[in-house]
Amino acid sequence: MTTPNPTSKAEETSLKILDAALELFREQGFDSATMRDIASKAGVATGAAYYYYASKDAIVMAFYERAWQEMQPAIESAIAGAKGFEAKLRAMIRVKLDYFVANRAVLRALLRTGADAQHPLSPFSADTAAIREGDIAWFRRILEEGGIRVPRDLAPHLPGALWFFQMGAIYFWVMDDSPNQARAGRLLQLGAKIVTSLLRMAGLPLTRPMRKAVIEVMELVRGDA
Amino acid sequence: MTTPNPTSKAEETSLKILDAALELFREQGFDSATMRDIASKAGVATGAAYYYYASKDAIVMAFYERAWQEMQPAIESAIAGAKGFEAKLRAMIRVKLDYFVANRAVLRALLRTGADAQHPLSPFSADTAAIREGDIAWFRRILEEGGIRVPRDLAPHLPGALWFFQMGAIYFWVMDDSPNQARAGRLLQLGAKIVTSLLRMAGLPLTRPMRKAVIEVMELVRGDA
DNA sequence: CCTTACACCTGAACGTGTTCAAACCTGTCT
DNA sequence: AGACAGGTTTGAACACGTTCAGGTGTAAGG
Repeated sequence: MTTPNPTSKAEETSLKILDAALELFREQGFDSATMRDIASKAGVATGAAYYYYASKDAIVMAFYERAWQEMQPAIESAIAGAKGFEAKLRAMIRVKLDYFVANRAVLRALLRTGADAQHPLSPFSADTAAIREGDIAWFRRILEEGGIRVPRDLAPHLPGALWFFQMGAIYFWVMDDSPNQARAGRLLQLGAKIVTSLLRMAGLPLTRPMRKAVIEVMELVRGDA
Repeated sequence: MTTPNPTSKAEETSLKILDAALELFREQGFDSATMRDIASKAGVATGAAYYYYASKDAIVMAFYERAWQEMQPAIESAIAGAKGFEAKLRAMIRVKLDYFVANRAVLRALLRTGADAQHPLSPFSADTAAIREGDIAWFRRILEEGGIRVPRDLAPHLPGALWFFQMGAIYFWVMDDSPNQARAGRLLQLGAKIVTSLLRMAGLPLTRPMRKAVIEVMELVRGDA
């Protein structure tokens, strides 16, 4: 009686490990949950975990990738449901925060790599480029649909800059210990407002020299960090 | 013939360990240099290193504290020697970059803690509060002597904000792999210019709503991150 | 039915940061 | 001199992430 289940045994095992890991991470934090614990909870030997995940960090990465996939529809409807640039921006980031609310400890492990760019798990690394580009595409769309007029020279840099803003908001939210992450919530609100105001101002002739400098900074940062 | 040297034996040993560690960090990076290597190079047993330094990270911290002390006079004269706010701001940060140029690998270990605030070595932690306050005092002085008029409500937040800018610049510099860290140098130049322009603009009546929002963000961030 | 191949899994072993009970000085008091 | 105290030093031991030489099961080919 071999099960006709389409999910292969391997897939099942890798999921068992991932789920065991996430549960332990949530319960006791990333550092306290050992690979031996994880494997044991999943009912396999330690080595099995490494057969499916290259490292402890890679488990977090797998979680993040799955989460990213699952969030796509919610992002789509959040953006569509929000009127105007500022609301769309806020809505997109809100989707992520809401999704991750039970897993802040897990995300913390990802984000502590900082902006290393060498570290495979860093949001800036080559390994996370695909997911990063996917996010940036959303911001491009928000800019288009948000109905904000923006100078030609600035436009190509904006999706990346908004992604950067998003990372900052998530970072702050992950570290925020205020009840219900209220502080991070307020920061998102204010941040979105400020970003929007800045974009509106960016068109004024007076701001041209400043804009040129800011654009050069963006190019500099994109260079490798 | 006991040496009348005022440095006690303990102090000598702790220095031996610190120097051995720094040399190894520079040669092979923070991660590759093991505590056993360090102790061995210093001519002591592994445990001795832990008698003087609570952790491997703490060695880096000791280096940073010593460096900070040693830099104070250079900062003083750099600020005094530069005319105007923008130049002073740039000069102060330049002193640090120049001082750390041989030890970027060491600093990298410090900064990878990110903005954790729980982690003892983070620039945002309670353990580094003294050093942080010292830096902020410098920025307060730069603001006073730089001859920039700034709105009353914004003023108290500015030294902290400039410190934040400094940390960003150092962070980028540490991660920057461009030859001679040229990119980070350019970023510092542009960043200082942008900051200065923003401060000049901050007085304009038109920017009042934006300023209020920015101030609230600063208060939010200072809250715990 | 046996052989082969290979995906899957095992658990001992390695190198790491860190801890700690015990040993070793070195100066002081009796 | 001997005993004591306490700062300093030792090196084995621990727990962790990770590796790896091998074991196990299963499906295909003969």
